[in-house]
Amino acid sequence: MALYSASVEYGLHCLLYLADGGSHASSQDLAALQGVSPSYVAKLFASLGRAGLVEALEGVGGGYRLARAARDISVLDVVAALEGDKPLFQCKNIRTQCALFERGTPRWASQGVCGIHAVMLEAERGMREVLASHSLADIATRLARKAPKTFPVQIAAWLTARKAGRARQSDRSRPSGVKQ
Amino acid sequence: MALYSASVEYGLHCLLYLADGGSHASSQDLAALQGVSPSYVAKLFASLGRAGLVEALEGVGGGYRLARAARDISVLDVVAALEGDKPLFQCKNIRTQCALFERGTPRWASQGVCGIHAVMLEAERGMREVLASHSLADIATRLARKAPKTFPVQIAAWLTARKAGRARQSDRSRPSGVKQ
DNA sequence: TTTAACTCGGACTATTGGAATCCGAGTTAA
DNA sequence: TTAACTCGGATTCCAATAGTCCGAGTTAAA
Repeated sequence: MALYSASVEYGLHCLLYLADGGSHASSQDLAALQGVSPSYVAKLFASLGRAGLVEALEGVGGGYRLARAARDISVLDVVAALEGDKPLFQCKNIRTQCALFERGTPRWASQGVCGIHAVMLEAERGMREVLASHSLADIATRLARKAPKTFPVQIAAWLTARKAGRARQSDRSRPSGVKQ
Repeated sequence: MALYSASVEYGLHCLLYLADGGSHASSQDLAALQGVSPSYVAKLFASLGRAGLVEALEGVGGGYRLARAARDISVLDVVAALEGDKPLFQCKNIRTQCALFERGTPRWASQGVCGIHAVMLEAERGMREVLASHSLADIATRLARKAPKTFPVQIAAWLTARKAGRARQSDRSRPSGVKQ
């Protein structure tokens, strides 16, 4: 339905929560915080890890944190990590298949870049320049300007409370863990 | 594998053959000329017709011709006709689903455009401006500069010969029309 | 005037890639 | 030592793309 899949949206929103102050969070908690599928977010973070954008902290209380400063992670980096750096347009060089070229394609038809491809490359370049020019830090700063000052603190508190709640809940019987 | 599907490539190449001198050709012949699936090209032209980019000439010897001057058909028009004008990115407003907002989303979180969406819209705008700035005529002109002067004539001759060949072939028995 | 072939046009099917799931390996805190 | 929590990849379900097929209408020719 759109050129970029929903994974880009999920991934960027998650990374924004990690952009403030080098904190870390598990993929489970980040998914719960935003009301999206935990399994899917886990898969996305695997991709982000392979791309070197986040570091994993294993074990209980672990999670992910940014592998480098939010200022040094562009939107394009995230898109490439999650979507696989696909081109806007893949040229199959149809121009060389013209039925008139029965005995081989003439030089002039295969030389240089296909005219259609050239336009697409220019458009893609324009798009990528914009995506590369915005960092996670830029977006986080703009967002912080809109939100109340207490918001980051509330987020941190929610994450802490959630971990404590999990620990407390594991003492009782766990009906939520039983499969219907 | 790419953001835009192969239909864009097929469609643009076909339209370039129609851009020279208001001539017309059937989807069958255009497909054969480029060695691609005739049925699929036929489907693409149905979309191009609905979008008002080409006009159909029905009956024997008919085909399609551009509905307006090649100068007035942009690459963006063709992409929109074939791909359905899909956005680069579809924002689901995840920002409003934060678990902290249990009793309704606060004003500051839903006001204005989502920060991520804003970046994507800017990138999309850059891309679309490039696609809108190139017309079929532009590409055709650049292509004609590379090809020998006789090339358009050869194309026209090939199309004519093909029609004649079909008529001739219908006199004999037609083994190619029999299903395996 | 009749016919027959060619054209468009939309309905139909298969396959590839995306969205989401599940389970196992390893680590850490208790 | 244990037990729960974490990552990470293999697997499953679904939607959209690539491609096919057949019917309605038109035109040129016989």
